[in-house]
Amino acid sequence: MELVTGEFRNTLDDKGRLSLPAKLRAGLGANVLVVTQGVDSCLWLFTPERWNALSEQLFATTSLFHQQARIIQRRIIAPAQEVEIDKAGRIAIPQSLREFAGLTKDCIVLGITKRLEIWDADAYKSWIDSTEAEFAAASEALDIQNL
Amino acid sequence: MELVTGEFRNTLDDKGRLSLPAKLRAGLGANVLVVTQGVDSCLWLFTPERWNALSEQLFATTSLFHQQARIIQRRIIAPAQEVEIDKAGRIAIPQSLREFAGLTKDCIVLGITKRLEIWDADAYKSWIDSTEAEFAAASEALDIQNL
DNA sequence: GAGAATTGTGGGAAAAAGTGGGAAAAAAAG
DNA sequence: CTTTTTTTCCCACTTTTTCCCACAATTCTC
Repeated sequence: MELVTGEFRNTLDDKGRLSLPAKLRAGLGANVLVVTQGVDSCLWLFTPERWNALSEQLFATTSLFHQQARIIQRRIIAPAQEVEIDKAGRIAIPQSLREFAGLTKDCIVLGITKRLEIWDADAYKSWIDSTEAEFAAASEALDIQNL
Repeated sequence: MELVTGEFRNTLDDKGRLSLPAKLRAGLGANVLVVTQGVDSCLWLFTPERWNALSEQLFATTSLFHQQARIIQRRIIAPAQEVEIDKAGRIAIPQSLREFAGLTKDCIVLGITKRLEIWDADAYKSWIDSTEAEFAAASEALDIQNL
């Protein structure tokens, strides 16, 4: 698979559509994506295959009668929706997800190899700033050799 | 099977009807559902097949001479009722269940792959807020690699 | 740098979905 | 047995979504 990475600034139009940069689209090999709530205030987008793998893993280890399972199910699985990439390379982001991520016109699209993320531009900037110190610690803790 | 997920805000009309979003209906493959009390203050909806599977499992693993079993039976199995999806894609929610879930006009419908949930909008927001910390812990504990 | 191709943006029109309410049927009350 | 209330069914209207096309902007090629 091609490299699906990059950080792009894009605008959400009046109909709630966001165009995915051609550079990202090229590497996806799918014209349908699954969007859901991310763990931070962003949206996560997966190819259907990756989404199925993820949601199956989540269900396989959880029961509807356990509180923790229901939390994960409601917070990660329930908000998921399929979106189609139209002929112009755009996706229509469902309203509930737009609200969740606090998307305004000004958005950031991130390609992170195995998923895409959509952020409100301001929210992303704040998040990056607020995790500055943690980033320093996290990178210090990595133990990756030969690179 | 199609993706039966999504989070939708809908209104209960004056006749107690709630329309199920087309996106959810498409994946159900049934025009009859079984509604019952959920474990939190929400309603659970299953297709008849899934409901049968669930209630059989509940009976198979419990005895009527055990207090806990009777609790489950009365709390989950007894309140269950069949509802039909009308031509406009709506279901009429029985009053006793509406009361149980504290439904006002403003409702949330969740698709969680194997079941639907119906919440009062405010109640759902409260639940999400009150489980924030638990969600952070639960997701941190997930060990899903390569995604 | 000019032309060509690709990419991005906006908006109109058609289709689908959602909403409300009236009328018929059924149930309950007198 | 008649009247009233509730429920169910259906239709018409409104809103939303989807699909498509035209144009603008950017990038690529020569």
